[in-house]
Amino acid sequence: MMVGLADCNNFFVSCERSRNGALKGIPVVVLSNNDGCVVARSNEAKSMGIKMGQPAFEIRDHILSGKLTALSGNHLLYREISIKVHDIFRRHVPKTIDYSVDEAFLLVDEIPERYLRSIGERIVREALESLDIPVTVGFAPSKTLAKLVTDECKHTGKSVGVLAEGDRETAEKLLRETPVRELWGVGRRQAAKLYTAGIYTAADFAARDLVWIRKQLGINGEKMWRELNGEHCIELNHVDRPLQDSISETRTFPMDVTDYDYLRARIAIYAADCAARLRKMQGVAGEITVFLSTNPFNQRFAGYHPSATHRFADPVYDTVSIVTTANNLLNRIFNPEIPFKRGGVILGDIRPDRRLVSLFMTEEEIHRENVNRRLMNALDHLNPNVGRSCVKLASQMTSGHPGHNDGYSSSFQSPK
DNA sequence: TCTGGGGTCCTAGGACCC
DNA sequence: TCTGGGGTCCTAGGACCC
Repeated sequence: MMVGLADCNNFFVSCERSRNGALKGIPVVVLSNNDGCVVARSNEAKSMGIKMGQPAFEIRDHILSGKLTALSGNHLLYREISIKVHDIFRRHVPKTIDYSVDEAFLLVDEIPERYLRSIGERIVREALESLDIPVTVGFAPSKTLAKLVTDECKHTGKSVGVLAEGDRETAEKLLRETPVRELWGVGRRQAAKLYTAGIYTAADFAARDLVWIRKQLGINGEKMWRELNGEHCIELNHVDRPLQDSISETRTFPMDVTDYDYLRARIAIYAADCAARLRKMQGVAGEITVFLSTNPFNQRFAGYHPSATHRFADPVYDTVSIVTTANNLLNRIFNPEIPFKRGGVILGDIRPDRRLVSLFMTEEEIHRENVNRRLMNALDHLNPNVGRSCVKLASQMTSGHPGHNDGYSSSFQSPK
């Protein structure tokens, strides 16, 4: 049974190039939110030695000298193109699983192997011709192997690759040439553990005793091992679930923060934004988490990440409950002695909101429910039209932090 | 009072991915 | 001086129950 992976090349950069041909053929990077670090690189930028996640200040000289073009991300554009490119993937195979903005697995088990290459070629051609987005497609007996095939194609400049079922020789060669760190599912920590045990390549990994792997890396290690040996066993949750499981809004602050009012206002805004997104997807949330983090580059305070979670007896969708609860959770983890550099809100256990009035509600509850829905509706329809968060709860108001204006601050004084 | 093990649920934290 | 944001899943440990 075969599976495919369709993956856009250097997606954010390719999106920018599709709108501005002058960016083609030259070194380009796209930067993160506050232009903090590199989140996408063109091949030319990769050749210059620029790393994923590299801080912007380290490549300043390249940018100033004109050798490198750096762009702030345009995530609306990327999302728009992402939808179109996934549509193309869907059009050529019976079923796909959207895996990320720029990748999808192609479920092709009913299609004879001999047709796969031409399907891949058609996808690549259509994405290029209609969207100007370069795509690579790899087919293999498991998702993990399909990832490896796709990566190898990118390195060798091919746009489609097929690792046939039962082709041990090619598979082994592929595994031998893949450093274990590059495997899907092996990060920095696991890699270090594997090196210690003398495992350096995917082939070393696949040849290791399964009991040992299971013990060292847990269930995920076992799955990776089976997948490398051609067994199909990583399932993705996207398949039969209409909604994602969580929604989060998290930010790195422009400075280390000890000011409670500032944090309270930030957290309230993130909570309100999460609530709006939740309603947009017509979901309700069963739980909410608020977390803070210290600056990882601050020697004294690094590594502290307090968080607190609340489970709702009845799942919620309204801004008032969500913001109020977020504030209570913040109070549980806030410590004025500790400077925080990052924080956020996560709504979890999300399910479809059936928008049904429960049979067991009292008259008064039904009334309250209806008023609340109308209020939320009004909020959601007002905000997009008149600038961000024009209407908000008192707890979202802030006078802003001295020297900092990110578009969220309002002209109101923060309530005491 | 002491002694035992197993199951479940919850929370916090870790690891990884793109 | 300056280092992203949005996700998923697993595990360990404590509380509680039988």
